Amino acid sequence: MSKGQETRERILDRAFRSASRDGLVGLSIGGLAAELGLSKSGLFAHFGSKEELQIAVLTAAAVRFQEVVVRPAIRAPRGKARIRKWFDNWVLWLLDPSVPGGCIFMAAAVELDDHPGPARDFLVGSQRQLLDAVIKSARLAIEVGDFRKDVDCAQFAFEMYAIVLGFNHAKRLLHDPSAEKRARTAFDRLLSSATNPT
Amino acid sequence: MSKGQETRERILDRAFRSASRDGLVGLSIGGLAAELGLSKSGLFAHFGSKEELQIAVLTAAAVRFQEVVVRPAIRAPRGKARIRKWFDNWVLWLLDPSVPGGCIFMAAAVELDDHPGPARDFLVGSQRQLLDAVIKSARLAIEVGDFRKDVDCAQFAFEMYAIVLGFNHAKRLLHDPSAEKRARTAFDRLLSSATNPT
DNA sequence: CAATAAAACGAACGGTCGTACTTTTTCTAG
DNA sequence: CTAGAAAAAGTACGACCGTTCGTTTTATTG
Repeated sequence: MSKGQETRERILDRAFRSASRDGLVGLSIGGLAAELGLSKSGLFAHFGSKEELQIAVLTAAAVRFQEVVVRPAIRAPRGKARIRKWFDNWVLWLLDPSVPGGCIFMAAAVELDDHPGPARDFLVGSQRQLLDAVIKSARLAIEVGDFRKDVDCAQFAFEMYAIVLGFNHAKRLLHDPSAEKRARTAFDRLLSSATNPT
Repeated sequence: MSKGQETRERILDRAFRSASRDGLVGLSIGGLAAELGLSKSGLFAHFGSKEELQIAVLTAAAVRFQEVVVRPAIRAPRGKARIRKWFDNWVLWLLDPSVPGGCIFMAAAVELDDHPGPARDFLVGSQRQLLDAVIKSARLAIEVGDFRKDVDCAQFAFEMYAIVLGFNHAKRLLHDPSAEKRARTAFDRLLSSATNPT
């Protein structure tokens, strides 16, 4: 790997953590450079604009999410096991101690929802993709016989996502010590409602 | 009402809408002043610091939330009807066309969760208060006989909150046209799980 | 090793930010 | 109507912002 790529990744790693705390808007090129012992202009040259930097950070985060959550999930056996893997790894993602600033996607979602542009487009795309993947796993769970045939998979994915959001909120803002337990209880209820006849 | 109070409220109304879009951090004293036809220093004098302005905005938002969501809810008859009122008005709050920037509390929650200070304290306090109020309504629903006696009210509030968060996310970021339907379906499921025996 | 390309630097730009003062205007009470 | 208070404006400040450009250092490659 060339020297340039190397520093670029060092920058993105730091920026990723920084943006988790302060958001994509809060990212400061000067501050980032100082933290990394680089010059502002030297760092800037890697991206060409702040918006490019933001997109690069989102992309790097998406790659990481893929590794931590998506890949392990779609490797798990189809059906309920895979659905559980989705949820478990998603929770792990939110609790990752190496990213104490919280989920960058949730921060970006709130920041960008009213700010059209390539950064928002990227975020929306990756979130849709995530939702679709969950929906697909739910469909497979039906095929495999773990879920009832009349389960609304998109609805299932919506509710699972909602639980994750609720967990994040309770944990990060309210510091609710039982946030994870609550989330798991909610998820179990959701899961069993997809399994058992009404 | 004195002239000062009057402008102060004009400022807060505008700042409230502005912060809904750009967050509390994105609030700009200069920009706000320009929008309102005031001088930067004139506006500044009303609050003394940006942090004070942010807290004032949160306070004004809390008052508004009280009027739009809390008051109508606790006026509704105890039991399932009141719980439904909570949810319905909360959704209305999120859809309020006069605040196109989205829920300021959700924006602030993400912004402030890693930034200790009086603004965060205020937000956490008001969110806890809200949760407690929902929990209390759930307890009353048990007393009245609408809910089963073994319903975990805190768990119920957690899940209801999660659905609201999910709705907000699906609506605002993903622009999912069926977001409200999904949220209502999820809520109905939650409600019936608290009503019927397992 | 030398030639070339890539990377990092340093200084400066125009702007905006929050904040601190002083001065002027406007409201309000006696 | 007029003093005094309240509100608003005006000006200036230091700090930081993203960005540009020319230069210098460091890697890479023939």
